[in-house]
This record gives sequence, C-alpha cells and structure tokens, in this order.
Amino acid sequence: MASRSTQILEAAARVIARRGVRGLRVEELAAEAGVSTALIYYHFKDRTGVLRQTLAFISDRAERYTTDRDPDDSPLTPRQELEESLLLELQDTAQVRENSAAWGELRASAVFDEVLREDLARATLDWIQEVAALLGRVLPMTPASLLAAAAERLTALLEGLSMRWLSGGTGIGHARDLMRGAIDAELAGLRQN
Amino acid sequence: MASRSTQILEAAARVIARRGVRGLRVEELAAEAGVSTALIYYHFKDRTGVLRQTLAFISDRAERYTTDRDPDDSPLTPRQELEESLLLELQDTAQVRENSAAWGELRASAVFDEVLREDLARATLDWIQEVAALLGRVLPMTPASLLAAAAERLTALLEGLSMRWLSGGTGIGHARDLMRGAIDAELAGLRQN
DNA sequence: GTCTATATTCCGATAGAC
DNA sequence: GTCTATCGGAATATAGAC
Repeated sequence: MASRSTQILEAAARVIARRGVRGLRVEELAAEAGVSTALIYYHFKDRTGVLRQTLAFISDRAERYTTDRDPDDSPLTPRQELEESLLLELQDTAQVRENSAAWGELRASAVFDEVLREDLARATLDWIQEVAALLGRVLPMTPASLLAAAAERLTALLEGLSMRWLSGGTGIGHARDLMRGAIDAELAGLRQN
Repeated sequence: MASRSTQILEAAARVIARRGVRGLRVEELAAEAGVSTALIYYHFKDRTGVLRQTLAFISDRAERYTTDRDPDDSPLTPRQELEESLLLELQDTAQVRENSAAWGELRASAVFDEVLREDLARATLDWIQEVAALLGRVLPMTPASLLAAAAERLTALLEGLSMRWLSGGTGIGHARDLMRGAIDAELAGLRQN
C-alpha cells in the first residue's frame, strides 16, 4: 500500500540514520529506495524538499510509537509510565535509532539554522510538559515549577545520553541504567520539598 | 608565538562555531585563517585531519580555561570547585560558545563518522573522570562506581543543556540554574548510599 | 612553508525518451 | 510516473613554482 513517496521517505529515514542529514546523498537515497534519482526530484522538487518531508515523517512516527500501548491488559503505575516513556527513546531498534539520530541531527542543525529553531523549541516544550505531567502523576501536589525543572533536566539528559549512545561512547544498557538512576534522583529530590 | 598550525586551528574553531562541522569549507577556513587552501592540506593532510586536530585543540583549550584560576587568594571548597568546573561550560562568552558549539558539532558528527569516534570517546572519558574526581573530593569514601555514574549523568546533562542553549531553546541563566539543581540532586543521591 | 594555479571528484539537478 | 544519460557547479585535493 505504501505509495512511492512513502517508500522514498522510509528509505530517507534509513539513510539519515546511517549518514546524517548532511550525509544524505540523493543518489544513495535513490539506491536505498530502489528508484532513480530523477524520480526523487519529480516527487520532492529538490534535496531540501526531501529533508523537510522526511523530518515531518519522522516526528509523526515518533508520536505514534510513543502512544502505541494499550492491549487492554496490565495498567501501568504512574512511576512505570514515566520510566517507560523516557526509556522508550533508549532502545536499540532500527526505528528508535532512526528517530533519535534524526532528532539529534535536527537539534545540531538548529544551532546554525534559524529556520529550524522555532519548530524544535515547540516540540521540545511539548515533550517537557508531557514529562512534567507524568512526574506530577507520580508525585501529586508538587509545585509545577519544580516538576517543570525536573522534566527539563530529565529530557535534556536523555538527549545527551542518546547522543553518546549513537556516537558510540556509551552502551545502550548502560545509558538506560544511567537514565533510571536520574529518574530516581529527581524523584528523591522532589520528595524532599 | 602562535604557530601556523595553531593559527589555523583557532580559525577552524571559529568557523565551526559559525557554520558547524558540516558547514566547514576548506576554502572558508583558509580565508578565515588568512592562508591558502594548499597550506591547510600541507599541515593537516585532509579535511578530516583538520577536524580531528580541531577536536583535540578544543578539548585542550577547555581544560585550560577550566584550570585557569589561582591568583593565590581564596581557595575554593571542593563543592565550589565542582560547581565552578561544570558551570564554566555554561557562560555566554565568545570562547565558551565556540568551544561548546564545536564540541556539540563534533559529537553530532561522530554519530556518522567512525574516524571521530575514538578521539571523542577518549576526551569524554577524561572529562568524566575529572568530574568524578571532583565529586570524590566533595564526598570522600564514596564507591568509585557511584561517582562515575553521577559524573556521567552530570556531563551528559551538561551536553544536553548546552545544545538547548545554543539552539535557542533555553536561556543561559536558566540552564545554569538547572545544572546547579542537578548537582544538588546528584550529591543528595550519593549521600544516601 | 607558502603560494597560485589546476586537476579531480562528487553531487545536485535537468533533458528527453518511454 | 519512471527511467537513462548527462550537465554544470561546487568542493576537495594536488602540482609545481618560489
């Protein structure tokens, strides 16, 4: 059912995960998708068009796997939900790797590209608020500002760990341990207030 | 006294901070350094060589401004030294911005470039060990593995916050507050063991 | 060591047939 | 819609003089 465009975007996500945004070559993308380069220009106008649509495609997909979880059986505790949500981004699967790599690329590119900044800031804020809400469910009655600060730290740490994982410095298991440790530490800190 | 190589590396740090690793053109680097492109190849073999040595240069420089502090008056407490060391990387000065931007770029590039991985991993490890040592001076008798884990989290968080600051999502003052909060949280966590 | 050419490679983009 | 073939520009890298 996947249309040609979708097929190309899926291939683009794989290529970006492998080579980065800057490393994406239209020719390699064509080979990965099993089509000619001309067809890519036909569907996406130019290389930038491919990039833009691929990033949109990827963030769609990330939202989808984040919420994929309700085979109506075991309901999670708030604490489990929090941990689950954060550790979801630290898994060695092709899809998560692709998404994380793309996110990291986006973040890094935004440092030098004003155009990307706004979208990225908005997406980050949404994410922080989501995590703050999860924290709030674990520890109700906690002041919102403290929840927000903890959520900012946890998400920023996750981005940092994710980059270290992808850049080969840290094993995925170790990164997950560190993340769990940080959740413990933040919850302990919040309880002390 | 700055040798030609040093002069080129300083220029490279500036260009990377401005355009990113991805955006570094040998020709632009040559212009920035006030030399010919050929000279760059003479000194650094190829573009990757420039990148590698710039990474080394930058981490050197970071260590140097980290330890620049002994007009023999007020000796710092271990706790102050720790905070100082970490917050040094979150200052809105040209040099820190340059170092942070370049570091972030190298980290992001290493995800897709095997050649950069090893150097980056070594520099990261050194940094973690340095922070672990500072933590150990604040809390002697703490098991080394716990110190190392806390140091890994603090440094990874710092990288994450740094990227958010540079990509415009987080103000520098707020980032510093978050970092201080994390130090408190980690020290509290370590004390509980 | 340093420069001025210039070679070489790579890659985005298009023309035109089917 | 899709392909084959190719152009043109940009960027890396080298040759050779000084």
